[in-house]
Formats: sequence, structure tokens, C-alpha cells
Amino acid sequence: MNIEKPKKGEQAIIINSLKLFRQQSFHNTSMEDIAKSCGILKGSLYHYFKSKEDLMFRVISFVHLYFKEEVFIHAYNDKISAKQKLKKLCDASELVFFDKKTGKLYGNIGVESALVVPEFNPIIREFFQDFFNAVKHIYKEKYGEKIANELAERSVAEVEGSIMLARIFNDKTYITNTHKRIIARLE
Amino acid sequence: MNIEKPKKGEQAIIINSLKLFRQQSFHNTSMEDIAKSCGILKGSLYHYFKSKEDLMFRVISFVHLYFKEEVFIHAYNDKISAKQKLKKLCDASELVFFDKKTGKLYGNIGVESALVVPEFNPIIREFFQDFFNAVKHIYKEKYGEKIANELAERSVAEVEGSIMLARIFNDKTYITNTHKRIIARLE
Amino acid sequence: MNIEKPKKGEQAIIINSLKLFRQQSFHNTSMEDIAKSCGILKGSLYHYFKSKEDLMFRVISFVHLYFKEEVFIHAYNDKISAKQKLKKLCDASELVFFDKKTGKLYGNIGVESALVVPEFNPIIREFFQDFFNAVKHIYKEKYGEKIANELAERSVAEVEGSIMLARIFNDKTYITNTHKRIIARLE
Amino acid sequence: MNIEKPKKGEQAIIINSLKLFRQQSFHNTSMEDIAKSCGILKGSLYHYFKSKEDLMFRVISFVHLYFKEEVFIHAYNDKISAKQKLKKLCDASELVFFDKKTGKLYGNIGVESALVVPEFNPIIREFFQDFFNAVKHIYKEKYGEKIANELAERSVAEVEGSIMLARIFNDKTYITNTHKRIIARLE
DNA sequence: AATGAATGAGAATTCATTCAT
DNA sequence: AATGAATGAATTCTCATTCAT
Repeated sequence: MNIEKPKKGEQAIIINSLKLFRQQSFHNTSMEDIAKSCGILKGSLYHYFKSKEDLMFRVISFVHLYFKEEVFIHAYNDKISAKQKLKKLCDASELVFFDKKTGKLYGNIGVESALVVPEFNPIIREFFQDFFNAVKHIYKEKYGEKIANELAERSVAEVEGSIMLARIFNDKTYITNTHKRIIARLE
Repeated sequence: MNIEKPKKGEQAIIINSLKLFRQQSFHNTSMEDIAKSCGILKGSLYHYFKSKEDLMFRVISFVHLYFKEEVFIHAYNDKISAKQKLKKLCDASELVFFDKKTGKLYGNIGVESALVVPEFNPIIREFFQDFFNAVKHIYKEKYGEKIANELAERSVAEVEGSIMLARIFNDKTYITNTHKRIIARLE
Repeated sequence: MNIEKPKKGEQAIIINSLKLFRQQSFHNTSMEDIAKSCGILKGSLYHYFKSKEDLMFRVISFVHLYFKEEVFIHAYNDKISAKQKLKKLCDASELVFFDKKTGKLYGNIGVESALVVPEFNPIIREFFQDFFNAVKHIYKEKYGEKIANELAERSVAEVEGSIMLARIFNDKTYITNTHKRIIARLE
Repeated sequence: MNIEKPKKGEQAIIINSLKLFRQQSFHNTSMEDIAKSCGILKGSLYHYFKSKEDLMFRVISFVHLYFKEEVFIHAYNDKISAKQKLKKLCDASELVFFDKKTGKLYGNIGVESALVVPEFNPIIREFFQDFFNAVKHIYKEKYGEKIANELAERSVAEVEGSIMLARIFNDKTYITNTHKRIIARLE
């Protein structure tokens, strides 16, 4: 799994890169763009990351870690009901894809990058594995192994599809509607 | 809507480009690659298309037209049952994303490009509108307007999400399972 | 062996590169330098050569071809004596390493590059094989197989060593003295 | 002449650099490579050497000193015969160019660098002067001034040429054969 | 002495596009 | 319609060097 917390100087670069990658995608963001947004020079980036791809790996890992600690974690909070768990998970997730300040909708850079750079496939699979496990864990409170499994798979697909549609139609209700539906499956 | 059938010389280029874009994505396919695969020179491409983006538009339009004529059309075939319609629609769709000869899984280049090149957004919206309309039309045989609407939205999201997962996990059962589920909604 | 004559547009680039590589060595000559000396832009070089290394290969091949046609060839001219052959071979060779106009001494770029870029090793071996064969062919007029072989090996080593010393001491007499000696071996 | 023994901390850097320069050449060895091989940081190198070139100077000086103390010195050992002197000199020299442990053949980094970085010319001339003097000193036991002079020049050229050929053909017999020959000149 | 972050100049390479022929 | 040479701007990456701490 190997998800380390980024060190001090790197952190700033990773966060700035994340912003740019989300706004402009991997291919449309140059190392120069990133350097500029960090207030350093292009060459200095290579002090921390050995290549643009390496940097992207760290960015995806960072997002993964964030999801583990801030989103998926709600699935394992045994003090609340299954429905509350899923609700919290969805709410936390919405915070990521919808920027309340700017009103902008962001995509799942991990997915979008993996579709275009096959090297990112393995790392994004881990993300989905964790996502799937969290959702399944919640459904298992109400359903048996098999149904929970199927519901989780279906929910993950639906959520990802709706993030895509939300981006394309610039309409976040695709996501919120989907979230409502997958929560309703616990009733 | 403005979907024209590509003319003779263009057609070959569009089809070759489609292949390459699906295998390597828009950004990883150069005009040189395309020219080579057509047996012509880079410069000659500009005889037919005024830019790489223009070419991509034509490719997406071509795919859109194909879906209209070969996939979505099944929704409007009044000689068969709703279930049969959806079944045929899904089967035809699977042919596109799964290459039986090579065993390779392809993505929806329209979507994947739109996520990365915002200019492609409007054209890909039209595609989804048609997709959504076809599915909704089928569900309306069994459900009322509102439910059909919701089911269609949900189904489109789920299908797109599962295409993504299928690509990332290189496992086409994500798609076939989803297809089974959305067909089952007619029972 | 695969030594082709360079085509029209390439030829100019190859010859200009040869000049620069000889004056400044492979590593100290940039693609920009080469482009400038050809009156074209850096990027245009890649129309003809897929990399700097590829260009260097063509340059070494060009030199190899030159040596075959203008230097080693004298060894196989059956109308003159062995001594005359070797004399002509040496004279032709001196023309390459000593630029009468500028008074400059050049090295064997093939050798110098091969010592620094291992990829050039195979091609420079071919050069030496031809050099060795030519010299041996001459010595065989006077000596038996074994002696001719040994004399050729020794002569090639001595010539190359003296080219090096000539460069380092900027004194072409190292080369001319060596040439005299290897010719004297035919007396 | 100015050949000082390197001080404590420097010594380690010089020796590590020597290894790298021999394996990868001057241009293909970065200050980072050197620092890493010494277990220190790039910046720290500048504590000892004011530039990469300066470091290379020290490396060449170090090699020069080694040759004086361990190789050329045999020429002046008056307790053994001329032939034994040359034999010892050659044997000691072979130890440098042929690494018995790894089986690798190394070049004369001084020469190879001088061919590519003219600034190293003066220092490498000193090396050759000493080499030449040692060989000449030996030949003078058997020959007069003039012949000894010529034989020494020839021998040095032949040795250097054969080191080159040995490197290019990865065959140390070029060197050993040459050594045999120059020793035989004392018979 | 040593660190490690940053510099800044420059390198090779890519690529969509243009255009005279 | 097609060629093929050339453009020019951008991009990733390298690396010797500096310097505050």
C-alpha cells in the first residue's frame, strides 16, 4: 500500500499540483505551471520528485490518504447507524468534488489520470478497493455477504458514473441524487 | 445536432484515429501516429481536418452516429418487448467497448476526452442526451414519467461508472453485471 | 555493415555535425549548435534524425564510408607497390586529422565518442576492422599471414595512439613519425 | 608540477570520483552521483573542490601520483635489469587498466577527459612526459639517446593505442601483446 | 564541516501546424 | 490532393553551483 504522509516542503507542492491537476488535468498542467503556483523554479521541483509522473503518484497517494482518513473512515465508526455512516461518507465525499467557494465541480483525478496514463492503474485500483470495502462494510449491517457485495459494486459504479456526468453537465445534482439513492438502499 | 456522415477520404482517417484514440487516448496520439496508420503524411491530414481538435470532433460525431444507428435505435424498435429492447441495446453497446478479437477493453473516448478537453463538452452532452432518452423511452413502457426519468439517469450513471471500473480493473464483468441489473429493472 | 550514402538534406546536417563534433566533441555540441550551423531550427533536425545519438551514428557512418572510399581503398589498388599503397593510405589519413587551412588537429571522433558513449562501440569496431584489414592486406605482400597480422595490429594501435598524443601535445609530428615507421616496416 | 597528496576527507571523494569517472566518463558522472557514492550531499562537495573541473584535476593528479609511485618508479630501480624494469612497469600498469575482480577494462581517464575537455590538456601532458621519460630511461640502458628517444615515443603511442583498442573490443590482449612487444625491444 | 533547498541556464525532444511545390 | 521540409513554441528534465542555517 505504501501511503506515506508527504514531508514538509513536498506537501506544498503536492497540494498545489492537486489543485492544478483537478482544474486542468494531468496533461494540461506543465511542470512550469506547478512551479509557478508554488513560487519556485521549474528545476526545483526535481529536488523533491524525480519526474512529473512521480509527482502525480504522490498526488494520488495524497488524495487516497485523505479519503481514507476523512471519507472512508466514517464506515468504521461504530457509534453511529449504518445510514448515518453512509450519509457522513457521502457528505465528506461531496466536499471533495464540489468546491463551495468557487462553485466548481472537480473530478476524480486519480480515475481521470488512470484512463489516460496506464501507469497509474495500480494505485487507483487500491483507492477503489478501499472505497468498495468501506461501502460494503456498511451494507453488511443490513444485508448478507453476497447482497452487500453486489450493492457495494453497484454503488461505487453509480457514484463514479455520476461524478462524470456531473462534470460533463456541470450539475452537481447527479452526485447528490446518487448519494440519496445509495443511502436509501439501507431502508 | 449536425451529425454528418464522413465523406470518403475522411472516413478512413476518422476510423483509424478512433482506433488510436481508444487505444492511447487523445493526448497520447500524435498527428504523426494518425498519419502513419493511414499511410499518408502528417501534413496531408490538414487537407481534411483543420486541426487535431477538429478531427477529434469528427471522431466523436462518428461514434455518436454509430450509437444512434446501431445501439440506441433498438429502444425505438416497436416490434419487440421493453426487456428485449434493453437487452439488444446493451448487447450492441458491449460490442463497442469489448473487442472480442483482441480481448481488449476500450473506454468511451468521448467521455475521456471531454474530461480532459473542455471543448468537447457540448458534443458529448448530446451523446448522453440521446443515451438517456433511449433508456428512458424503454423504461416508460413499464413506469411513469418520473420513475422512468430517475431510472434512466441512474442507469446511465451506473453504466458509465462500470465502463470506467472495467477499464481500470481490466475486467469486463463490471459492465455485463451492470447490464444485467438495468435489464432486471424491467421485471 | 549497413553503410548508406546520406540523402540530400541530411548530408548537409551530417557534414556540419561532423565539423562541430570534431571541434567540440559529442557532449559539448548541442542540437542547437548543430541547427544553427545548418541555418535551421533545432526542432527541424528531428525531421531527419530521431535523436542526437542517431545523428552521431550517421556521422560516424559517414566518416567510415569516407575512410573506405578515400583511405583504405588504397590498400587494394593493385597497380602500385605495397610501400606506395601504405604511403597513399597514410597521406589520405593525414588529410583527415590535420586541417591544412586552419592548422588544427582533429581526433578520431568515432573513437572519442565510443570511449564515452558505449552505444557507439559496435559501429566503431567495424571501422577498426576495416582499418586493420587494409593494413594487413598490404603487409601480406611482404610477410606471411601471422607476421602480417601482428604488424597490422601493432600499426593500428600505434597510429591511434599517436593521433591521441598529437592531439594532446598539439603536434602532428607524432602522426607523421608513426606513419614513416609503419611504412618502413615494408623495407 | 604541483602534485600534492590529497588530504583526509578529500581522499575519499577523489577515490570515489575516480571509480565513477573510469566507469562512466567525466560527462556521464554528475556531482550528485559522486556525492551519493561518498555518502554525502551534493552541496558538501563544494567544501572540498571549487568545481567539478577542479575535482577532476585532483583526480587526474591522484592518478598521476599513483603512476609515479607505483608504476614509473620501476624504471629507476637500479637493482634490476632493464628488461625486468620494463616488465615490472608493464605489470603495474596492467593492474590499473584491468580490474581483476570485476574483469572490467578501464581507460586512461586523463587521456579520455583531455580529448573532450581541453582544459585538462596541460596536466595530462605532464603525465605523458613522465611516462615517456621512464620508458626512455629504460631503453637508454641498451640504446643511444636518439634510438631510445624514438623507441620510447613509439612505445608510449603503441601502449595508449592498445588501451583504446582493448576498451573498444573489450579484449585486454591488445594491451598484454603490446607490453610483450615493447619488452622484446630490449633483446 | 555539512545540509538541503533553491537556482538558472540549458539540454534534448515533441508536436501541431504551415506552406511552397 | 499530397508531399516533405520547416517552424516555433512548449515541455520534461539535468546539473553545476550557491547559500542560509
